[in-house]
Amino acid sequence: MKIYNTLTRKKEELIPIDENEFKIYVCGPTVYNFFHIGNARPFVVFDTLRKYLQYRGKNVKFVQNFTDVDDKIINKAREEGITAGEVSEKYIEEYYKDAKSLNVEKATAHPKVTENMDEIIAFVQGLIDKGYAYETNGDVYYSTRKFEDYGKLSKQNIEDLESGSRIEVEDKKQDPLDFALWKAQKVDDELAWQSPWGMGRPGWHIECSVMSTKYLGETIDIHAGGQDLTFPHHENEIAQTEAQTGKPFANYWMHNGYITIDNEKMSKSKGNFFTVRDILKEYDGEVIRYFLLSGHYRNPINFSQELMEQAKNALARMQNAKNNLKHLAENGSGSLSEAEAKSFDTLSIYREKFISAMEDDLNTADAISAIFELIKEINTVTRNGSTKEFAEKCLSLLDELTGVLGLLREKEADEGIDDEIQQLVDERQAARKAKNFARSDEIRDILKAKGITLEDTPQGIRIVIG
RNA sequence: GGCGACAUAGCCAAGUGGUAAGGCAGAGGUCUGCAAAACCUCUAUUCCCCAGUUCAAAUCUGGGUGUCGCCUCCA
Repeated sequence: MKIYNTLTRKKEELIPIDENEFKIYVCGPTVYNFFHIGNARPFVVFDTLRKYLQYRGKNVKFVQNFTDVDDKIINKAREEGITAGEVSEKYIEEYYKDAKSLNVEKATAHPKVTENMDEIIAFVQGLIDKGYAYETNGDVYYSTRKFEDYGKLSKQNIEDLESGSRIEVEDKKQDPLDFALWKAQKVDDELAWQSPWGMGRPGWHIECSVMSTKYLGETIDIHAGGQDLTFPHHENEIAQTEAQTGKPFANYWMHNGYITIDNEKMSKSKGNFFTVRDILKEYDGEVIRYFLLSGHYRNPINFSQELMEQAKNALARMQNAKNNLKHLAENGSGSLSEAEAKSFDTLSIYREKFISAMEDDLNTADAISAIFELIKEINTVTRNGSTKEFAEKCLSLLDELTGVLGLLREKEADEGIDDEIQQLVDERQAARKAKNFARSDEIRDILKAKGITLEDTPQGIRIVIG
């Protein structure tokens, strides 16, 4: 598989350190609110990467942190009159709910900053001991200029950074480019831990260095996140970690493009964001997932109602194909005919096309087109019915490919059809037989209002729920 | 000022040297009691503009134009 590596600005063959286990770290959310569609993109994209690697028989150790120590959490806690811990616990729970709706699997580990304080303090102390960091009045800063490779990820020249810097010069820092590893407790900061430098809390960048090395080892395969994290967050992580271990931090760096609104970046600070929780009121989680995978992960995508409608309709076409096959599999009989066997053999070219798209830097847009080509072919072959076996085989192939993308999963607790509905369906069938089409259509409308669609096919009535 | 990305039909979007995938929307048709779903046909002589390289360019090179992003908390 080829992956675009931000570190080299090239697509490279993805070769893991351990042949059969990929170690992936993704920067997770700061838990002070429901996450928005922009936050959702890396969750979905890198979850898809994980699913694909697993599909290809690889083991994946996948770590995604929760940032539960941050000013925004403290502010939110003040606003709501609760503790910071209560805020983060709440939004971690909400994260899991929304992630589940998007069919994003739980990571192998979801470490929290608050659970790794000893390691963080030790890491900072290590940097001080090695001469890469210094303490001033309870703060600890990283001496950016001491790290020779600084700027290698974002391709920033340290002098340019300095001259373009809008950072106010703080007296506490020896150099404006230095960044905080540890911040001394301010007057009413609620979150603070005892450290060799007094009460305080970690800076933003140190947590990922610590948790990545702790849970995955000193060098990992892939470190991923949004494009906006490249600088300074990831650059600083590299400086911290490689200064500490003397080894490469991550072999591959992957960055997804952002979501825009009216062609402007969506962000919490701009206030132009839509939470996944809100979008879920109108669209199924899979529609959102489809939307996020419908373009290449490195390109920006614009978010709008119109595009969500397009995504919804496209996904419905996929879902219909699956429903049709299920119906044929349940109501059909017989084993593969000769013609079907022949045609099924040709269908495997779509699997190959799907795989080669995914192999090429996770080209989900192209992979989706392979699925649609498969669907077209299946629909054409089965439009006048098929044997049970053929339908089953097609269904299994379709599930195989859509499953990698996390789409068309079976809905949990498919209410099924209760007696009352079955009775109406039976009554309608009788009415149709008696050519009482008025009653027949009336029943169809009644059920439609309940979200149940009846479709008459040559193989009998098809009941579609939802 | 430094670093970077993008520009393909009404909309979304693949394609990175060999003559424009796929989806949505739209039009017509087949099937159907009517629908729905599905199928068939149609919808970019052309890929922001200009110049160049080449037998051949949406794809490579140079120059424009436009849009967006990072350099400050951000996925």
